[in-house]
Amino acid sequence: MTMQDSASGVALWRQVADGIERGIANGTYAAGDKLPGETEIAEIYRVNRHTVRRALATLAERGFVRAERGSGTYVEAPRLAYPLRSRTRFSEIVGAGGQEPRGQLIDASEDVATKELARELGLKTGAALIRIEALRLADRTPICVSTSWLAAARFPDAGRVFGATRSMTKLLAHYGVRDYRRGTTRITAAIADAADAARLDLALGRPVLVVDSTDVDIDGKPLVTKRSRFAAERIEFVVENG
Amino acid sequence: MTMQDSASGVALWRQVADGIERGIANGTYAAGDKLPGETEIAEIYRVNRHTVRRALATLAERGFVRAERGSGTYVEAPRLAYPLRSRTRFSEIVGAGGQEPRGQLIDASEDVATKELARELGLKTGAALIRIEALRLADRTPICVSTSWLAAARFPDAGRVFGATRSMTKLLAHYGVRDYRRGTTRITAAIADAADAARLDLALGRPVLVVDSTDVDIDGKPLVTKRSRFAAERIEFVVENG
DNA sequence: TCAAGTTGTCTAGTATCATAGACAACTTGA
DNA sequence: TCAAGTTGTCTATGATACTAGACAACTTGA
Repeated sequence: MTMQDSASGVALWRQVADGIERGIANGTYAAGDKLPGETEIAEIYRVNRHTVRRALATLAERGFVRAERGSGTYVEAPRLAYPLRSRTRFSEIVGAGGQEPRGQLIDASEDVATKELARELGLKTGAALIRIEALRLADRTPICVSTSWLAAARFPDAGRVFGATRSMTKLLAHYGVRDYRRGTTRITAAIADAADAARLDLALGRPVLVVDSTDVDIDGKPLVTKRSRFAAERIEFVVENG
Repeated sequence: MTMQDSASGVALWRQVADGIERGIANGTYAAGDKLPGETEIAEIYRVNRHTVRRALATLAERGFVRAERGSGTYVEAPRLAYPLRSRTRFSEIVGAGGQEPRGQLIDASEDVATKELARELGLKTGAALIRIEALRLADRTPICVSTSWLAAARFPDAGRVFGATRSMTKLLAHYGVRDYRRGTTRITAAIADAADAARLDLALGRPVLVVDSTDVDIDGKPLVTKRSRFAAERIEFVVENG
């Protein structure tokens, strides 16, 4: 079988890698387990052993497995649970998992509100906004890239403040916002674009969870609206219903 | 640039197709809009025009765009919003969108509880279960494939009942369950496996939203636990926080 | 009517994906 | 010590993805 046969645009070795990764994600292969031998995997997927080796090579590079010559290939890593609550704070979630939360400013610039952004923020189309592009990590693992928009009128200089505090919570506090909560959240999945893939240290073609959300103050007035892209292979959202 | 250069295992034409599809999903190109010409797209992505044509061909086949000779290529379709509430009923959500909800039994069989399934359902590991594999559609568009597990002791013959009623709500009602609601929901994204891709009419390598959920009765006792895979390109989840 | 811009189709050449087979290097357990 | 099983590396070959250039067929607006 060749790539053309499937007409999927996804190389065979990549399909094998995805299959094994799925097995790791859903617990078929747990951390520390030994994978089947390369010849056996080749039989399972009905591909050549070289194709399997290419798949395992990329999984090893991404830290999912570790090959030991003469012995076998072993599973390395797990996933981070990410609750979606009304009070969602990245630092608290990651900290609870025993990891060190880190934020990093990628870029801050001025922008004008599109119709959609204006509606979310309760402004007029064309209103001045500040756009903040940020990367969030747990220890040294990139978790998500997010683009946030705030009204320039209410949060002047927000970019610099975020750069200094590296935290949206602290940024809002700086402007006198003592508490805030999540409004509605929209979730879908997509393939990471080149820029996000690079920042999240993802291979091209990997899925991201795309989350559009708006944070509001205690009176329900919108503060900031965001589009975040999470590395799906490292994250699992948990929705707790009341 | 070739596929090998990027070492992503994703063909160039596929990356272009994903890029254009992303543009359609996020509103850069709205329904009815004319896409840039093939030569222009080729310049944007720095690929050959033939590569762009291949990308557009697959988008056309999937119904996202329509090419008109001599004139241009035009955008066709949108996305279905899928609310995640405590009372989630597929039929109501789809029906509200003006589309006809349909269910289809793929397979029903007996199974034994793994440790995880047993915990979700409040049973002992190894308990007898009934596994129902089902496909859900809106009009004729496949939306999700789901695997449901129920305790065989409480819901004997559940497979046959689902086959007849084609509805989980009606199945539960048949066993005397008058109302039920969502327990916790876990969401992540992955690449569709071959079987799911076929059933959802997705190209290989396309992302799916994977939702693990358990429905409980009004007393909070677990009834059924499910793993559903939604075609990410057709769905957007909406989380409404209280 | 005509020019510019569009999609559709053809012919080639090159890079590389995938297969195939062989053997080396190493680990493990009998 | 040895046999079986594992990963690592090499050579070779066919299929095809991608590039390149040319021209046909058609639409649109001046």
